[in-house]
Amino acid sequence: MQPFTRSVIEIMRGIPAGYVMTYGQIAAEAGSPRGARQVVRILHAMSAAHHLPWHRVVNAKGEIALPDVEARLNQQYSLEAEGVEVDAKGRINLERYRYYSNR
DNA sequence: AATTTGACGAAGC
DNA sequence: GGCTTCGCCAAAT
Repeated sequence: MQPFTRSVIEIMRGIPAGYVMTYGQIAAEAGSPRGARQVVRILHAMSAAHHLPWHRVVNAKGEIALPDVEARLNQQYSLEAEGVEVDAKGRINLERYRYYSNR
């Protein structure tokens, strides 16, 4: 496994309930500032196998990025169950819920 | 080896 | 705020 991939997994595991991180943020902290899309790929490949809280990952605008409507709702409910407010359009207040793993 | 593919992101209109 | 264009990069084809 590549160091980048391992870092991404560790960072994701470190996101506490009630917070979210963005793809770009995770990629940057994992050492690849422009590797947001790789984070997506890793999620697809590893989320189940590593018990990753993929629902705590949103895009840079703070919205649920899933293309599939039903999957979006699942993610939304998961987040709300942890205390994250999600509006009808699947948007989240990043100012309030973004998690910074290094500060 | 070359090309395509994304649950992305920043910038410009 | 919505839409387009361009840059990104590893994995799959």
